[in-house]
Amino acid sequence: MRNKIKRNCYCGDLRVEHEGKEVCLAGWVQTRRDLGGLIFVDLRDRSGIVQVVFNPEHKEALKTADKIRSEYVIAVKGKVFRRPEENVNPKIPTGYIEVMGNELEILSAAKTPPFAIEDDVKVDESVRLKYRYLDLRRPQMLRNVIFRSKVNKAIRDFLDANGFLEIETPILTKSTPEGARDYLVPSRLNPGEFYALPQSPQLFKQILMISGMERYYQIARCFRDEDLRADRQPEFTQLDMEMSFIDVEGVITLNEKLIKYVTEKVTGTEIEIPFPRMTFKQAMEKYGSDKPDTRFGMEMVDISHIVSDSNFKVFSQAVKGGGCVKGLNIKKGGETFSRRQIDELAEKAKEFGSKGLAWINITLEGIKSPIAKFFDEKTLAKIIDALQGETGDLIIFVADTNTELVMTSLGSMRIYLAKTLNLIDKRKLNFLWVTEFPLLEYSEDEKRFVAKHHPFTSPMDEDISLLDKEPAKVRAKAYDIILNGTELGGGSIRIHDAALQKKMFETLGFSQERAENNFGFLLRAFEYGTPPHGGIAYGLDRMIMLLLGLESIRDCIAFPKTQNASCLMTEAPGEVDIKQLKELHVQVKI
RNA sequence: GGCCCAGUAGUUCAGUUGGUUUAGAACGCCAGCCUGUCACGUUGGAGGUCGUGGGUUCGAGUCCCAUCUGGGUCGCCA
Repeated sequence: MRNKIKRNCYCGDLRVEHEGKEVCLAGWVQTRRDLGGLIFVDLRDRSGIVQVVFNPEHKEALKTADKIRSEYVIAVKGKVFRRPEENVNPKIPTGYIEVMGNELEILSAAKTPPFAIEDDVKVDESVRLKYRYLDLRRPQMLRNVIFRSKVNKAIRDFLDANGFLEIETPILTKSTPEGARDYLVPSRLNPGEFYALPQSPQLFKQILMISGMERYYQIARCFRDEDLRADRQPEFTQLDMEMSFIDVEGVITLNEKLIKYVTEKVTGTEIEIPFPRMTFKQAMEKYGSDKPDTRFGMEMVDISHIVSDSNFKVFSQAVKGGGCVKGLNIKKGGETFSRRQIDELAEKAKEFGSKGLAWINITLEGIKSPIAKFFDEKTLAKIIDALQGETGDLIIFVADTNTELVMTSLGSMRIYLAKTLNLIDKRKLNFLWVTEFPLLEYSEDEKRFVAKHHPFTSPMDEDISLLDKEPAKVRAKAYDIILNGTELGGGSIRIHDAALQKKMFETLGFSQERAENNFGFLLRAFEYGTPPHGGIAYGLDRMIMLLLGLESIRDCIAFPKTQNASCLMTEAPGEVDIKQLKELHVQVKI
């Protein structure tokens, strides 16, 4: 580059105190306003925008300024002037001054961008993704990138100060069963064999504990070949950590300090610790979800005991069949929901898996409800009392012989209602621990128990004896950290006893051979002195999305992929040369 | 894999029951004028594979079928 003007300060930093100073700036042309003999240029760099003026006193510069267009890259030498009162622009931080340009150099011309480089630009996301380098120039996107960088730094500062080592683990690794679909990489040197990209560094971090590292962390890229969502990308970043000689309490308290430190550092919002905790069972019973959103109330109430002997067979038979009846009180819902809208709610409930929706509308004129006639006055009063029903409220019920279905469908209704009725205070940051997850869950597909977290999760000591007879009842030393109804991360204390690990594999229906094939290296490592250990992993993209209040994870990832898992900028994935395939011993059939 | 929404100028959109001429508007872009603009103003101008393919029809941006792309969601994501 032959440019003579060397930058010595940043556009967004200039203030009245710099008056009279000769400055050299460089950046992109935000806008050019040509008044004939006078040209104004808003110059933008990473720090912000400042107005540069070109007038006939500097003929060469003015002549060059005539040629520049939006997004040209220029360098300017000029003097900082305080603007006269009537020319101040209070809308921008640098609006009290301007730079009188006396030298101007065009460093690079630019095509007209396909969309304006400004916030709240009305443009389809696919256009933004195709021209991501332009999209990232927008202040909002720049802010997100900077924010993310600050989060990473705060994490590193905290963990470093707490004795953690940042250790990298392989990207080319081994495919393991269970869990998500793997991304595979063919091996040139080993024909017919494949690496898998890691779904998480899980096994390596446990090995690192056996290696005596004691405290490990990594801001690790992870890969899962599953369908995408607004908060799910095929490659994403985990804050992964593991500690030796630790228990559930230890992991939780350290992580509360970490979250407090990081959040306060990057948002300035004060975070109170310790966070509330609830068990998986409590979460399901009250909120119908293992990741409750506690920013609003409307908790579920069980009325099974009240209606078990009632004449309303939908309710009584649900209870007698081993299920339950639960209700939600939509405060003042009787006033907001018309009869027709209540019917729409019932349709919604069906979408969420329930067979129907019963309701009681407590109006000024008395109870309105298609099911009231089945109950005597005393029972009806008890039901309403249980849900703290008052005049104007609308109470809805779901009943089923499948208790879990009642909880999850009503839980989904709860979230749906909160969104439609605007019950959520978006300024809140409600962190919450959910503990005592079930160790196992029965898979109808595979006709066996599978690990809810992963196969290395330790059962709770008092439940180990249940492993043989009632595996479904065994609780795990596992915990999730929830923020505003979204799972931020999760982890567990691991099994460090070879015999217990073996038993776990048996319960999961793994043959010894299969366990050896898939996890042999880990089992072998376990035999050489394994410290008790445990850890946690956060979805870092998701955490940043939530802290920034973004709707999509894509807005805090510099180069995200579309729902089709393709990159509109690079056009990945793409076809490759036949020669490459041959070297990899890969034949393509479509 | 299922369901839903969208695709018309560089961008965001309008385009009625299928028929008003050459498919419009705004912003952007280009050119002229303009010394205090900051959403500069002003005069003029250029710019279209109506996502793609097929079908119905005298006639399709509009109706039908298929397909592609982007988004949301269910399944899936230990």
